[in-house]
Amino acid sequence: MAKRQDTQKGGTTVWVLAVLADGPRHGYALARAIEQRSGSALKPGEGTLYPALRALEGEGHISGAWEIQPSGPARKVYSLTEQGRAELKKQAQAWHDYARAVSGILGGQPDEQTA
Amino acid sequence: MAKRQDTQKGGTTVWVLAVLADGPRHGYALARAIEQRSGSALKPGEGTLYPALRALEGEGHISGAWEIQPSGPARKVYSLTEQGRAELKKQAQAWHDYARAVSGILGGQPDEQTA
DNA sequence: TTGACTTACATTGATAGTAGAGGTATATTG
DNA sequence: CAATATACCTCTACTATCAATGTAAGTCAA
Repeated sequence: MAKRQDTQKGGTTVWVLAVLADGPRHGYALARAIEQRSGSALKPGEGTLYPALRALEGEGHISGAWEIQPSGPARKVYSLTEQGRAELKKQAQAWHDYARAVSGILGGQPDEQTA
Repeated sequence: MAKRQDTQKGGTTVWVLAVLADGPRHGYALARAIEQRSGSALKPGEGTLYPALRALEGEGHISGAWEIQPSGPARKVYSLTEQGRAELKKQAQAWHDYARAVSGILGGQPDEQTA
């Protein structure tokens, strides 16, 4: 994709925002939540997810906080900001419009030649 | 996207195949058909469409034939091959699976912490 | 205690789809 | 003659994604 942030086609960023809408999560948990909720159809790689998280944080849509646990590696837990909630709404709408448009073409009804 | 051809996310190629399923068309007409059928939501640029057509032709999914008309520039009219019809079916199915997965995430139901 | 596996973060390089701008050429209309 | 529409094509830049690799800690079994 060569778009910036306007009509993003439903990529990793929306999925992240959507999952975070149900509560804070760290990157690794986020990846597995996306995978589980999509029935293993959607699984962004680490090289996709972590840069996306940093971008979303830089844009103020999510905010991350390091959490040191007694056992195991430290994690960065992300929460959806208010700005991010608005962005989610916008992008979810954009996705639905896009999906409807594509479905309209795929289930296209025959028409006569334009030639 | 960095995928090759398996779970392609519903890009230009599927739209082309879908429109061609209703009859042969040349590139320019194809572009406008896609735009019209999607209610102007989908409009692949020329730098997207023409390379896609050449790729599809190279893969044997569509076949193009030059048509010289008495008036106006020559056009290359593309038809869907049998192989292309099978590919359309496959990609349309992949799109629906993908769209369902994304919608599932966007309309996600809250669940408890995995932490 | 060695090895394998899991959690958890991050970066790097390659690749593919797309937009955008430019280029060629013919025909119509003002 | 200039502008607009048709109709094709190509090149560059950008971005998202994948795949691989790296770091580091923890667990568990042989």
